[in-house]
Amino acid sequence: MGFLKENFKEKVLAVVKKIPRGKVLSYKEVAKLAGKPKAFRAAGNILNKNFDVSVPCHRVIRSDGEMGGYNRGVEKKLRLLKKEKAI
DNA sequence: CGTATGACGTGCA
DNA sequence: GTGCACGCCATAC
Repeated sequence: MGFLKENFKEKVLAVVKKIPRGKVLSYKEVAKLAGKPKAFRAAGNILNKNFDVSVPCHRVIRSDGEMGGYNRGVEKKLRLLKKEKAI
């Protein structure tokens, strides 16, 4: 059981999984909750490679309020946020 | 093991 | 308000 090596990746995914519908968090917030407030860049990188549909990574946006990006298309991200009334 | 990458953030012109 | 450059950290190759 390696849960101590990739803790950050798993933690980030876990945090994103915990994001309630209709709410959005910034990469900085996610990284902070993951235990590394300065790893917001790595957090985004992990989400980028994460293809797990169980992870509502579309609920993670920039601190500036921008959409940022989405592995499935920014349009899809914007659409999901609008459907969830998160925006 | 070292290099390159990236869905970021902040500061400055 | 806009654009550019630097920094910063984990992951992938």
